[in-house]
Amino acid sequence: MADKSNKAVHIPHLARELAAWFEQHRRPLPFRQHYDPYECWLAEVIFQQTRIEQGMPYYRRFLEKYPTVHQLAEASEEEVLNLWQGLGYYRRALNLLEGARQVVQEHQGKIPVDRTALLRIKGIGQYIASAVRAIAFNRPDVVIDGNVRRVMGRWFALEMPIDTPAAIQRIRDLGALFLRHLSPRLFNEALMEFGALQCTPRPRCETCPMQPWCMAFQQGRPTDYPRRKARRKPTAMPIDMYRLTDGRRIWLVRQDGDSLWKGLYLFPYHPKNAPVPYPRPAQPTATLTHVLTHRRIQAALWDVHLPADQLAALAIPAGRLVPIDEIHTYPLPRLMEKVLAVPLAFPLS
DNA sequence: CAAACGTGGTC
DNA sequence: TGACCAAGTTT
Repeated sequence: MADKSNKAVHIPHLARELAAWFEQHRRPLPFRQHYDPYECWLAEVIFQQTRIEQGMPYYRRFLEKYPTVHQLAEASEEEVLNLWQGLGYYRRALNLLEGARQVVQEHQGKIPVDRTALLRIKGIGQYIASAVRAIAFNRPDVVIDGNVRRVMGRWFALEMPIDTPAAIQRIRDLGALFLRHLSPRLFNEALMEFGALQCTPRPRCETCPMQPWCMAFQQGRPTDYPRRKARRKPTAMPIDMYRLTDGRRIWLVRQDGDSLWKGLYLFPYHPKNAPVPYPRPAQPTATLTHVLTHRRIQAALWDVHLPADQLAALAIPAGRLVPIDEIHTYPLPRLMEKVLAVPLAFPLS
Protein backbone atom coordinates (compact mmCIF):
# COMPACT_ATOMS: atom_id res chain seq x y z
CA MET A 1 0.00 0.00 0.00
CA ALA A 2 1.08 3.60 -0.63
CA ASP A 3 0.54 4.15 3.07
CA LYS A 4 3.32 1.75 3.92
CA SER A 5 6.09 3.29 1.85
CA ASN A 6 5.15 6.72 3.13
CA LYS A 7 5.80 5.57 6.68
CA ALA A 8 9.01 3.83 5.82
CA VAL A 9 10.77 6.99 4.64
CA HIS A 10 10.87 8.19 8.23
CA ILE A 11 12.82 5.23 9.47
CA PRO A 12 16.40 6.42 8.86
CA HIS A 13 15.61 9.67 10.70
CA LEU A 14 13.86 7.93 13.55
CA ALA A 15 16.74 5.48 13.87
CA ARG A 16 19.33 8.24 14.00
CA GLU A 17 17.41 10.31 16.55
CA LEU A 18 16.64 7.25 18.64
CA ALA A 19 20.32 6.36 18.93
CA ALA A 20 21.19 9.94 19.85
CA TRP A 21 18.38 10.13 22.37
CA PHE A 22 19.42 6.84 23.96
CA GLU A 23 23.03 7.90 24.30
CA GLN A 24 21.85 10.89 26.25
CA HIS A 25 19.12 9.33 28.41
CA ARG A 26 20.14 5.72 28.91
CA ARG A 27 19.72 4.69 32.53
CA PRO A 28 22.63 2.74 34.05
CA LEU A 29 20.51 -0.23 35.08
CA PRO A 30 22.23 -3.22 36.69
CA PHE A 31 21.17 -5.64 33.97
CA ARG A 32 22.92 -3.42 31.44
CA GLN A 33 26.34 -4.01 32.95
CA HIS A 34 27.56 -7.10 31.11
CA TYR A 35 24.56 -8.40 29.12
CA ASP A 36 24.92 -11.87 30.54
CA PRO A 37 22.14 -14.11 29.14
CA TYR A 38 21.11 -15.40 32.57
CA GLU A 39 20.93 -11.89 34.00
CA CYS A 40 19.00 -10.75 30.97
CA TRP A 41 16.52 -13.58 31.31
CA LEU A 42 16.11 -13.00 35.04
CA ALA A 43 15.52 -9.30 34.44
CA GLU A 44 12.92 -9.90 31.75
CA VAL A 45 10.98 -12.32 33.95
CA ILE A 46 11.03 -10.03 36.96
CA PHE A 47 10.20 -6.86 35.06
CA GLN A 48 7.39 -8.18 32.90
CA GLN A 49 4.19 -6.30 33.67
CA THR A 50 6.14 -4.58 36.43
CA ARG A 51 7.71 -1.15 36.75
CA ILE A 52 11.48 -1.01 36.97
CA GLU A 53 11.44 0.69 40.36
CA GLN A 54 9.08 -1.91 41.76
CA GLY A 55 11.06 -4.90 40.53
CA MET A 56 14.58 -3.60 41.15
CA PRO A 57 14.94 -4.75 44.78
CA TYR A 58 13.74 -8.19 43.73
CA TYR A 59 16.19 -8.35 40.85
CA ARG A 60 19.09 -7.49 43.14
CA ARG A 61 18.06 -10.01 45.77
CA PHE A 62 17.63 -12.77 43.20
CA LEU A 63 20.98 -12.18 41.59
CA GLU A 64 22.67 -12.01 44.96
CA LYS A 65 21.13 -15.26 46.17
CA TYR A 66 21.30 -17.06 42.81
CA PRO A 67 24.29 -15.64 40.89
CA THR A 68 24.14 -18.44 38.32
CA VAL A 69 21.44 -20.52 36.71
CA HIS A 70 22.91 -23.58 38.47
CA GLN A 71 22.31 -22.11 41.88
CA LEU A 72 18.80 -21.07 40.94
CA ALA A 73 18.06 -24.55 39.62
CA GLU A 74 18.95 -26.03 43.00
CA ALA A 75 16.60 -23.78 44.94
CA SER A 76 13.25 -24.99 46.27
CA GLU A 77 9.88 -23.59 45.27
CA GLU A 78 9.45 -22.32 48.80
CA GLU A 79 12.75 -20.40 48.73
CA VAL A 80 12.02 -18.81 45.39
CA LEU A 81 8.50 -17.84 46.37
CA ASN A 82 9.81 -16.32 49.57
CA LEU A 83 12.09 -14.06 47.54
CA TRP A 84 9.27 -13.31 45.10
CA GLN A 85 6.67 -12.55 47.73
CA GLY A 86 4.95 -9.21 47.21
CA LEU A 87 5.84 -8.94 43.53
CA GLY A 88 2.73 -10.62 42.13
CA TYR A 89 2.14 -13.01 39.23
CA TYR A 90 3.67 -15.76 41.33
CA ARG A 91 3.49 -18.28 38.52
CA ARG A 92 6.42 -16.41 37.02
CA ALA A 93 8.59 -17.49 39.95
CA LEU A 94 7.59 -21.14 39.65
CA ASN A 95 8.09 -21.07 35.88
CA LEU A 96 11.47 -19.38 36.28
CA LEU A 97 12.60 -22.11 38.64
CA GLU A 98 11.37 -24.83 36.30
CA GLY A 99 13.03 -23.03 33.40
CA ALA A 100 16.34 -22.86 35.25
CA ARG A 101 16.19 -26.60 35.85
CA GLN A 102 15.51 -27.12 32.15
CA VAL A 103 18.51 -25.00 31.20
CA VAL A 104 20.76 -26.97 33.51
CA GLN A 105 19.48 -30.37 32.48
CA GLU A 106 18.91 -29.83 28.76
CA HIS A 107 21.45 -27.13 27.90
CA GLN A 108 24.34 -27.74 30.30
CA GLY A 109 23.51 -24.52 32.10
CA LYS A 110 23.95 -22.34 29.01
CA ILE A 111 21.01 -20.22 27.91
CA PRO A 112 20.41 -21.24 24.28
CA VAL A 113 20.58 -18.75 21.41
CA ASP A 114 18.19 -20.75 19.29
CA ARG A 115 14.73 -19.26 19.26
CA THR A 116 12.87 -22.57 19.26
CA ALA A 117 14.97 -23.83 22.15
CA LEU A 118 14.31 -20.64 24.09
CA LEU A 119 10.56 -20.91 23.53
CA ARG A 120 10.56 -24.41 24.97
CA ILE A 121 11.82 -23.08 28.29
CA LYS A 122 9.09 -22.57 30.84
CA GLY A 123 8.15 -18.94 31.29
CA ILE A 124 9.87 -17.79 28.10
CA GLY A 125 7.42 -16.54 25.49
CA GLN A 126 7.76 -14.48 22.33
CA TYR A 127 8.87 -11.38 24.18
CA ILE A 128 11.58 -12.88 26.40
CA ALA A 129 12.89 -15.11 23.62
CA SER A 130 13.42 -12.03 21.45
CA ALA A 131 14.79 -9.97 24.32
CA VAL A 132 17.41 -12.56 25.27
CA ARG A 133 18.42 -13.03 21.66
CA ALA A 134 18.58 -9.34 20.76
CA ILE A 135 19.92 -7.87 23.97
CA ALA A 136 22.15 -10.62 25.35
CA PHE A 137 23.25 -12.19 22.05
CA ASN A 138 22.79 -9.18 19.76
CA ARG A 139 20.76 -11.22 17.25
CA PRO A 140 18.48 -9.37 14.80
CA ASP A 141 15.14 -9.88 16.55
CA VAL A 142 12.49 -7.25 17.18
CA VAL A 143 11.52 -7.14 20.83
CA ILE A 144 7.88 -6.19 21.25
CA ASP A 145 6.69 -5.16 24.67
CA GLY A 146 4.17 -2.59 25.85
CA ASN A 147 6.62 0.26 25.30
CA VAL A 148 7.41 -0.80 21.76
CA ARG A 149 3.75 -1.20 20.88
CA ARG A 150 3.00 2.27 22.19
CA VAL A 151 5.96 3.96 20.46
CA MET A 152 5.44 2.24 17.13
CA GLY A 153 1.71 2.81 17.36
CA ARG A 154 2.41 6.54 17.60
CA TRP A 155 5.35 6.88 15.23
CA PHE A 156 3.37 5.16 12.48
CA ALA A 157 -0.15 6.06 13.61
CA LEU A 158 -1.16 2.41 13.47
CA GLU A 159 -4.94 2.16 13.25
CA MET A 160 -5.38 -1.50 14.12
CA PRO A 161 -5.81 -2.46 17.77
CA ILE A 162 -2.26 -2.78 19.04
CA ASP A 163 -2.58 -6.20 20.69
CA THR A 164 -3.80 -8.04 17.61
CA PRO A 165 -1.56 -10.47 15.74
CA ALA A 166 -1.79 -8.23 12.68
CA ALA A 167 -0.46 -5.25 14.61
CA ILE A 168 2.35 -7.30 16.16
CA GLN A 169 3.40 -8.50 12.73
CA ARG A 170 3.31 -4.94 11.39
CA ILE A 171 5.53 -3.79 14.24
CA ARG A 172 7.91 -6.67 13.64
CA ASP A 173 8.17 -5.67 9.97
CA LEU A 174 8.76 -2.04 10.80
CA GLY A 175 11.31 -2.97 13.45
CA ALA A 176 13.19 -5.07 10.92
CA LEU A 177 13.68 -1.93 8.84
CA PHE A 178 15.32 -0.21 11.80
CA LEU A 179 17.74 -3.10 12.14
CA ARG A 180 19.32 -1.99 8.88
CA HIS A 181 20.50 1.11 10.71
CA LEU A 182 21.08 0.04 14.31
CA SER A 183 22.47 -3.02 16.04
CA PRO A 184 19.81 -5.30 17.57
CA ARG A 185 20.87 -4.58 21.14
CA LEU A 186 21.00 -0.83 20.65
CA PHE A 187 17.76 -0.59 18.73
CA ASN A 188 15.69 -2.72 21.05
CA GLU A 189 17.04 -1.32 24.29
CA ALA A 190 16.76 2.22 23.02
CA LEU A 191 13.20 1.75 21.82
CA MET A 192 12.05 0.31 25.14
CA GLU A 193 13.86 3.01 27.07
CA PHE A 194 12.32 5.66 24.85
CA GLY A 195 8.90 4.26 25.60
CA ALA A 196 9.62 4.09 29.30
CA LEU A 197 10.98 7.63 29.66
CA GLN A 198 9.84 9.82 26.76
CA CYS A 199 6.98 8.30 24.81
CA THR A 200 5.13 7.37 28.00
CA PRO A 201 1.35 6.87 28.19
CA ARG A 202 1.29 10.61 28.84
CA PRO A 203 3.85 11.49 26.17
CA ARG A 204 6.38 14.28 26.63
CA CYS A 205 6.08 15.59 23.11
CA GLU A 206 7.33 19.10 23.98
CA THR A 207 10.86 17.80 24.45
CA CYS A 208 10.74 14.99 21.92
CA PRO A 209 13.28 14.99 19.08
CA MET A 210 11.03 12.66 17.06
CA GLN A 211 8.32 15.26 16.44
CA PRO A 212 9.06 15.76 12.72
CA TRP A 213 8.78 12.03 12.00
CA CYS A 214 6.08 10.99 14.43
CA MET A 215 2.83 10.56 12.52
CA ALA A 216 0.70 10.74 15.64
CA PHE A 217 2.30 14.03 16.64
CA GLN A 218 2.04 15.38 13.11
CA GLN A 219 -1.66 14.57 13.18
CA GLY A 220 -1.91 16.52 16.42
CA ARG A 221 -3.23 13.60 18.45
CA PRO A 222 -0.39 11.59 20.02
CA THR A 223 -2.58 10.15 22.77
CA ASP A 224 -5.04 8.69 20.26
CA TYR A 225 -2.39 6.04 19.73
CA PRO A 226 -1.90 3.23 20.24
CA ARG A 227 -5.43 2.03 19.55
CA ARG A 228 -6.64 -0.37 22.19
CA LYS A 229 -9.55 -2.63 22.81
CA ALA A 230 -11.58 -1.84 25.88
CA ARG A 231 -10.51 -3.58 29.05
CA ARG A 232 -12.67 -5.66 31.26
CA LYS A 233 -13.50 -4.38 34.69
CA PRO A 234 -12.56 -6.53 37.66
CA THR A 235 -15.37 -8.80 38.80
CA ALA A 236 -16.48 -8.83 42.41
CA MET A 237 -15.14 -11.72 44.49
CA PRO A 238 -16.66 -11.77 47.97
CA ILE A 239 -15.06 -14.33 50.27
CA ASP A 240 -15.08 -15.49 53.88
CA MET A 241 -11.64 -16.01 55.36
CA TYR A 242 -10.93 -17.73 58.67
CA ARG A 243 -8.29 -17.30 61.31
CA LEU A 244 -8.62 -20.65 63.08
CA THR A 245 -6.36 -20.65 66.11
CA ASP A 246 -5.86 -21.98 69.60
CA GLY A 247 -3.94 -18.86 70.49
CA ARG A 248 -0.55 -20.37 69.68
CA ARG A 249 -1.00 -22.05 66.31
CA ILE A 250 -3.11 -21.14 63.27
CA TRP A 251 -4.20 -22.85 60.07
CA LEU A 252 -2.50 -21.89 56.83
CA VAL A 253 -3.35 -23.34 53.43
CA ARG A 254 -0.94 -23.73 50.55
CA GLN A 255 -2.65 -22.76 47.28
CA ASP A 256 -2.35 -25.46 44.67
CA GLY A 257 -3.73 -26.52 41.31
CA ASP A 258 -4.41 -23.59 39.01
CA SER A 259 -5.51 -21.39 41.83
CA LEU A 260 -4.93 -17.76 42.51
CA TRP A 261 -1.63 -17.29 44.37
CA LYS A 262 -0.44 -20.79 43.46
CA GLY A 263 2.28 -21.91 45.84
CA LEU A 264 1.59 -19.19 48.40
CA TYR A 265 0.00 -19.57 51.83
CA LEU A 266 -3.27 -18.04 52.97
CA PHE A 267 -5.72 -18.56 55.75
CA PRO A 268 -8.52 -20.86 54.60
CA TYR A 269 -11.19 -19.08 52.59
CA HIS A 270 -14.21 -19.82 50.43
CA PRO A 271 -16.64 -17.89 48.23
CA LYS A 272 -19.12 -15.98 50.31
CA ASN A 273 -22.21 -17.90 49.17
CA ALA A 274 -20.70 -21.31 49.95
CA PRO A 275 -21.69 -23.39 53.00
CA VAL A 276 -19.88 -22.28 56.14
CA PRO A 277 -17.45 -25.09 57.03
CA TYR A 278 -16.19 -23.82 60.39
CA PRO A 279 -17.82 -22.54 63.59
CA ARG A 280 -17.80 -18.79 63.62
CA PRO A 281 -18.95 -15.78 65.62
CA ALA A 282 -21.94 -13.59 64.77
CA GLN A 283 -19.91 -10.87 63.16
CA PRO A 284 -16.66 -10.77 61.19
CA THR A 285 -13.69 -9.06 62.81
CA ALA A 286 -13.17 -6.93 59.71
CA THR A 287 -13.86 -6.71 56.01
CA LEU A 288 -10.96 -5.92 53.69
CA THR A 289 -10.81 -5.00 50.05
CA HIS A 290 -8.01 -6.15 47.80
CA VAL A 291 -8.01 -5.32 44.11
CA LEU A 292 -6.34 -7.44 41.44
CA THR A 293 -6.34 -6.69 37.72
CA HIS A 294 -9.37 -8.86 37.15
CA ARG A 295 -10.91 -9.20 40.60
CA ARG A 296 -12.13 -7.03 43.41
CA ILE A 297 -11.82 -9.17 46.50
CA GLN A 298 -13.99 -8.37 49.51
CA ALA A 299 -12.80 -10.54 52.36
CA ALA A 300 -14.85 -10.93 55.52
CA LEU A 301 -12.44 -11.99 58.26
CA TRP A 302 -13.76 -14.45 60.83
CA ASP A 303 -11.72 -15.16 63.97
CA VAL A 304 -12.35 -18.57 65.52
CA HIS A 305 -10.73 -19.55 68.81
CA LEU A 306 -10.74 -23.26 69.60
CA PRO A 307 -9.13 -25.57 72.17
CA ALA A 308 -5.94 -27.16 70.84
CA ASP A 309 -7.47 -30.60 70.33
CA GLN A 310 -10.51 -29.31 68.44
CA LEU A 311 -8.29 -27.10 66.32
CA ALA A 312 -6.02 -29.98 65.42
CA ALA A 313 -9.06 -32.10 64.56
CA LEU A 314 -10.20 -29.76 61.78
CA ALA A 315 -9.78 -31.37 58.40
CA ILE A 316 -8.38 -28.69 56.10
CA PRO A 317 -7.14 -29.80 52.67
CA ALA A 318 -3.56 -28.68 51.94
CA GLY A 319 -3.60 -27.02 55.36
CA ARG A 320 -0.83 -26.74 57.93
CA LEU A 321 -1.22 -25.87 61.58
CA VAL A 322 1.67 -23.51 62.16
CA PRO A 323 2.89 -21.48 65.14
CA ILE A 324 1.64 -17.93 64.75
CA ASP A 325 5.12 -16.47 65.17
CA GLU A 326 6.34 -18.55 62.21
CA ILE A 327 3.78 -17.26 59.73
CA HIS A 328 6.25 -14.95 58.10
CA THR A 329 8.57 -17.80 57.19
CA TYR A 330 5.95 -18.77 54.59
CA PRO A 331 5.51 -16.97 51.25
CA LEU A 332 2.43 -14.77 51.64
CA PRO A 333 0.56 -12.55 49.18
CA ARG A 334 -0.25 -8.92 49.92
CA LEU A 335 -3.78 -9.77 50.93
CA MET A 336 -2.32 -11.76 53.83
CA GLU A 337 -0.24 -8.78 54.92
CA LYS A 338 -3.43 -6.78 55.11
CA VAL A 339 -5.14 -9.56 57.04
CA LEU A 340 -2.24 -9.90 59.45
CA ALA A 341 -2.38 -6.19 60.18
CA VAL A 342 -5.83 -6.70 61.73
CA PRO A 343 -5.56 -7.67 65.43
CA LEU A 344 -7.23 -10.95 66.41
CA ALA A 345 -10.68 -10.50 67.94
CA PHE A 346 -9.45 -12.03 71.20
CA PRO A 347 -6.19 -11.83 73.18
CA LEU A 348 -3.50 -14.43 72.49
CA SER A 349 -2.83 -16.83 75.37
C1' DC B 1 -8.15 -16.21 21.25
C1' DA B 2 -9.95 -14.37 25.46
C1' DA B 3 -9.30 -14.80 30.11
C1' DA B 4 -6.54 -15.53 34.09
C1' DC B 5 -2.82 -14.05 36.57
C1' DG B 6 -0.72 -9.42 41.42
C1' DT B 7 0.81 -5.35 42.71
C1' DG B 8 1.57 -0.49 42.83
C1' DG B 9 1.84 4.17 40.71
C1' DT B 10 -0.53 8.00 38.42
C1' DC B 11 -3.84 11.39 37.39
C1' DT C 1 -12.21 7.63 42.61
C1' DG C 2 -11.80 4.64 39.18
C1' DA C 3 -9.45 3.86 34.95
C1' DC C 4 -5.23 2.99 33.01
C1' DC C 5 -1.29 0.26 32.67
C1' DA C 6 3.72 -1.50 33.48
C1' DA C 7 10.43 -5.07 29.97
C1' DG C 8 4.06 -10.95 29.21
C1' DT C 9 3.01 -16.09 29.56
C1' DT C 10 -0.08 -19.74 29.77
C1' DT C 11 -4.15 -22.19 28.75
